[in-house]
Amino acid sequence: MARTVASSAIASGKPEKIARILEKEIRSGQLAHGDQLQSENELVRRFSVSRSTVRKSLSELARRGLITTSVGIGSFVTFDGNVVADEAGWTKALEKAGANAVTRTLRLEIVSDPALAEKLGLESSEFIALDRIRTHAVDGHPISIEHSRIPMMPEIETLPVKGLRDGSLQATLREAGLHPDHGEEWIDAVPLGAEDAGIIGCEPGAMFLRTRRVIRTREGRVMEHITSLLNPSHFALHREF
Amino acid sequence: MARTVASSAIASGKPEKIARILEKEIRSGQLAHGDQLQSENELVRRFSVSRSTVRKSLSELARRGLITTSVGIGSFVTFDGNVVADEAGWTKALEKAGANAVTRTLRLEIVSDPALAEKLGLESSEFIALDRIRTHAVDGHPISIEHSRIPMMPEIETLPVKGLRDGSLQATLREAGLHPDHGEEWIDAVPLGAEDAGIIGCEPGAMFLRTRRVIRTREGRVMEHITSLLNPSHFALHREF
DNA sequence: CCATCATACTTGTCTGTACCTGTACTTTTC
DNA sequence: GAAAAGTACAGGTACAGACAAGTATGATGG
Repeated sequence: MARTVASSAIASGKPEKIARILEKEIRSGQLAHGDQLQSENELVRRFSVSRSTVRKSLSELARRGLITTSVGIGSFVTFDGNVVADEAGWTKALEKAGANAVTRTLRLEIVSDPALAEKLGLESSEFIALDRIRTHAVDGHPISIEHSRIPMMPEIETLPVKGLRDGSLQATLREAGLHPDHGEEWIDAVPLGAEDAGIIGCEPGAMFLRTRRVIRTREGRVMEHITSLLNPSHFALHREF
Repeated sequence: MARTVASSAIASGKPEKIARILEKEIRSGQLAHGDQLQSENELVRRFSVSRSTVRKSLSELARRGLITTSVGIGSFVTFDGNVVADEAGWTKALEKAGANAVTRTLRLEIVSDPALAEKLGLESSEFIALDRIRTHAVDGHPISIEHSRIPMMPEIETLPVKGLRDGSLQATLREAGLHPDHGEEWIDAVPLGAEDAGIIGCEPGAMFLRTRRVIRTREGRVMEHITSLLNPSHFALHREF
């Protein structure tokens, strides 16, 4: 039952050495986001090592979130220098009030939402629901409320039990081998519903900025659906193009 | 005898990539409802892939309900942006580029705006000001109001005299050799000021979506600064990434 | 005018080949 | 004994080609 401790050890063998070379090529941009790596057999010839060694290197790179590999096709760079879809999404949410916000998790559980599944074209209607609210640290003013829905899949079924890794949903999903790649976003302004208003402590009908994002993996699989309600007196969205 | 059951799930790679390109063309309206897609062989040539790959892409699009294909004839778009959007509740009646809207020019003249020049880091504070308002063609509901400011430069000094080319500012600027390349955008929600409220015929204080864009040429020169106020009951902003 | 035919398209289905990753196992090396 | 190398096979992906079957069109002949 020793399990050889996964691989967290530094271990300075050949696999690690090769992984470091490839990692350098990726981080330096020599291998750009979306590029296909050489096939395992090509890497075997390039480094004059066995295929099992190459595979260890690649699996290490995958663990670090730099690449994903698809059977029958190859490995692809999933690392983007300027993190595309990080926590705030591609649009930086500029907090006018400064960084004095506290985040509170309202719930983290498995829910069934057939309507959303239908909209996203999913077969299963099971999601992991993560609702969070952010308030001003000092005066407690509501800043934003965020509903995150992650389609249920085997890799993350323990999420509601184990909780988030480092408090970050993105880190947790990356751990599970899910890398955001592309998506869509809608932005509009809507009056606050009764439920959300109650949660956030505003009067119903107050206009809030709403962003809805669908984030997909490189394979086109829906990875996350996020609805954010942003207090317009605290938030502006910003993007460069 | 496994037979792999037709189309379990597209992994990743060419079929998905091509499906995404076509899906984008469909969702953007470039391929409208009822349009016929290119034949499979044309797509083979267009994307330089084999026919089986093209067919996987098409079957994936069919699975998503975007197209249907008839043997001996071809594939047709069955996705109607409006209908689906409404049914799915994604967007409220999205005003599609000029669909049922009339645009009225409020003013087109040369103005001086030192504050704006300061913000944009320009030496001259002279701008061409183009203010336009859009209303619903049928019921006259206000849709949006748009303040455009173009830094004064020799190429366009006759603009206020000659007017717009084909009624399009973009076409006019392109005519003058100015091509938009990159920029920044801020999005927030603000209460309508008294002046704009008067123009647009709403009560002051009504919350509107506001977008502010700075568009630059490839050389980094500021080409245009636009402030748009969008009626949130008519507009949602959409973006793919 | 009308029916029929040939032709040129379309999609549907099937083969075979080449290459890819996934996995299990044995052998060699240090 | 652990790490690496080597071997073998299974399963997935994509390409290329061939053929069948459905559809539209125009030419032909009555």
